[in-house]
Amino acid sequence: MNEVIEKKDFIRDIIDEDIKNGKHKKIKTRFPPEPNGYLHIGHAKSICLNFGISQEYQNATCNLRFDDTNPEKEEMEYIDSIKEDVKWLGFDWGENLFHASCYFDKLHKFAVYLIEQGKAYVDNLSFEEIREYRGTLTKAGKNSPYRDRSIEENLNLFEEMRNGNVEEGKCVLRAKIDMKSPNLNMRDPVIYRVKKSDHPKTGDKWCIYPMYDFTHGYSDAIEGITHSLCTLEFEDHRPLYDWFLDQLPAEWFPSRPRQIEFSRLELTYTIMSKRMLIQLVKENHVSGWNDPRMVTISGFRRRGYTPKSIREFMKGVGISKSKGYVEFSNLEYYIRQELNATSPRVMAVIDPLKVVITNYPEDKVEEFDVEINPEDKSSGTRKVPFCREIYIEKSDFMEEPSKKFFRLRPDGEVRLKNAYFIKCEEIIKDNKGNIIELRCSYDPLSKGGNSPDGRKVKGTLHWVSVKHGKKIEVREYDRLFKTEFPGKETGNFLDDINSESLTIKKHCIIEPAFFDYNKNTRYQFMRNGYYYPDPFDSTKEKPVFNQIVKLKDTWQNVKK
RNA sequence: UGGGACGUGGCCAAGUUGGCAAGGCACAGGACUUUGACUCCUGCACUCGCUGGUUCGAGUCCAGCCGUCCCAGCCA
Repeated sequence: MNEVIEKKDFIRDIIDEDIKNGKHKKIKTRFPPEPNGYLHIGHAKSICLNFGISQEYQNATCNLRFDDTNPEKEEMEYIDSIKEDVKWLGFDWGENLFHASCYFDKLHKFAVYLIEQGKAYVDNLSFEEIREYRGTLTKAGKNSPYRDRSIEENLNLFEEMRNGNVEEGKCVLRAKIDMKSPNLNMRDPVIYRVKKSDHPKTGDKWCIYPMYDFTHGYSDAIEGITHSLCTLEFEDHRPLYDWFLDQLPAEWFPSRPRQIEFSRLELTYTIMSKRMLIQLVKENHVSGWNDPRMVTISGFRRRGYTPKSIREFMKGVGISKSKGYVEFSNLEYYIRQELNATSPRVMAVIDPLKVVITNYPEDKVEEFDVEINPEDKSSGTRKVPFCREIYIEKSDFMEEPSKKFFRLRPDGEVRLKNAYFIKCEEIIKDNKGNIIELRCSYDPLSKGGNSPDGRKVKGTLHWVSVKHGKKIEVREYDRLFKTEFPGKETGNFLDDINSESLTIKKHCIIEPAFFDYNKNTRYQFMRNGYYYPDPFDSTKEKPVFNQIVKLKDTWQNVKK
C-alpha cells in the first residue's frame, strides 16, 4: 500500500528465508486457542501475528483451530466468543475453521500405528506412580514395569480403553521415548487418557482423549501448517513435537511444520492468566468476561477500544523472544492516537457546577456553530446552545488556586469554549461550606471567544447549557489493579485489586448535539477523554457512556 | 555441570557478512493552541549483564562468570 517499510521480526525473517530457498511456496499458520475461557489481549498478539502473516504473504492462509482435547474444561460458549473476538479484531479465517477434535479418528489411528511400531505402550501405573517414576529435574526417571508389554497386549489394552472398559485414571497410553532424558517432556509422555465426559463437538463418541503434545503437531501437519507459532513455555516441548512427527511417514502429511516460539504479551497493572481471569469472573470481582476493566477482547470491545488500535499496538510492541512487561500507557497511546483523529467532539460535564451569568439576559438563547472535529475538517459543525445558566466542571474552579492554575478563580477571567469570556464574581456555598454555584459576569464583546481589545485569557473551559443539556450516566474506569505487577508483594493478585477502579457518575450533562446518537460512535468529551455508549446498558432515553481512556493530562503532572 | 531460553536507555525493540548504538512509548524542556489535548522542535545508552581474549576496530567472534524466566498435569 504505502511505502512504509514494515519492521520485520525474527519469525518473518525465517519465513522469508524459507520462501527464498524454496522450502515453502505457500505459508500456512494457525491460531489454536483452547475453548476454555475468553480471549484476552495476550491472545490478540498471537492472532495478529498468525493472521497478520497470512495477510502479508502471497497465497498464505491462517487457520482458526480449536485445540479441544480436554472436554472437562471446554464449552460451546467459549467457542462462540472466540470466533466473535477474532472477527472483531478484523481477521477472517474463511473456510479454514477446524477443531482438533475433527482429527480424533486420525489421531487414534496414529496412536495405534505408534503401538504397532513399538513406540507406545499402555501403562497401568497410577497417577502418583507415574509421577514418582518420572524422576525429578535433576534425577533421571525409571522405566515403568509395563513398558515392555507386547505389541498385541498393548493393542488390546488400548482397544479396551477406547471401548470404555477402563476406568478413568486406571491406565494411559504413553509414548516410549526415554525415561532418562534431561527434558522431562521426553520421559514417556502420556498421549491418551481415559475421560468419560462428553465433548462439546464429538459428544459421547469418545471416552479417550489425546493429550496436547500428541495432538498439536499432528493437527498442524494434517492441515499443512508450515510455521507453528507458539509462546516460549513450549520451547521444551519442541523436541517432543518433532519426535511425534518423526514417527510417522512424512508422506502422510502435506507439510512438515516447524514450531517457533516467541514471548507472550504481558502488560503492567493487569494479569493475563486465564486462571486468574476466570477467577475474577467467577468470584464477581468484575461484572463478567466483558467487564470494561477486563483485558479480555470482549472487555476492550465493550469499553470502546477499536480493533485497529489493538492491531497497531501489537505492531508497535513487536515480536521477540525476550520476556517483559509492556507498559499499559503504551496501549493507551494507540487508542488516543486513533480517536483523536476520528472522534466527534462534544462538551459534557462530568461533575457539574452551576454558573449563573448575572448580566446575561434571562430568556436569551444563542447558538454557536462549533467544529465537530478540528482534526478532520470534513466533519462539519454542530450547533451549541448557550444561555444564562450553564454547568462547568467542578474541577475547573478553585477558590484558592496556585499560580499555575489557569482555570476559573475568584475575580479571574476565563473563556467558555466558543462562547464568551466570563469572570467569577461571587461564590455561593451551602451551609456546609460546599461550593454549589458561581455567579459570573460575561463580556458581550467577547462573543465567539475573543475579545476585540486583544486581551488574552489562558484558560478555556467546556460547558453545557443548563436549559439544553441532557442527562447521561458516565462510567469512569481506573486500572483494575493498583500495582504494576499484581500479586508480586503478597503472592495473591486479589490483594492488589483497585477498589476504586469503577466510578459511576449518574448526573453528567452533555450538550444536545450528541443526539445524532449512534451506538457505534466514540466521542471525545472535550478536555476529558474518549467515551463510548455502553453496548448493553445504554439506550437513547438513558444514555450510558463508558470512558475509553482519559485525555493525556499534563496538568496532573504539574500538580505533583 | 539436570535441561531449555533470555539479558541493548524507565518500558517495548531494531541492530544482515565485526566498522564505530534505529524507532516507538514514557519522561523533561520549549513553540503553537478557543481541548493544560493534538501537532511541532529539543533533550534522554561515550554504551549494549559482567570480566577477560581475538582484532586496526566487537553489541555483534571466543572463553569464563553473573542474573532472570520456563519445565517434574492422565492442562494447553
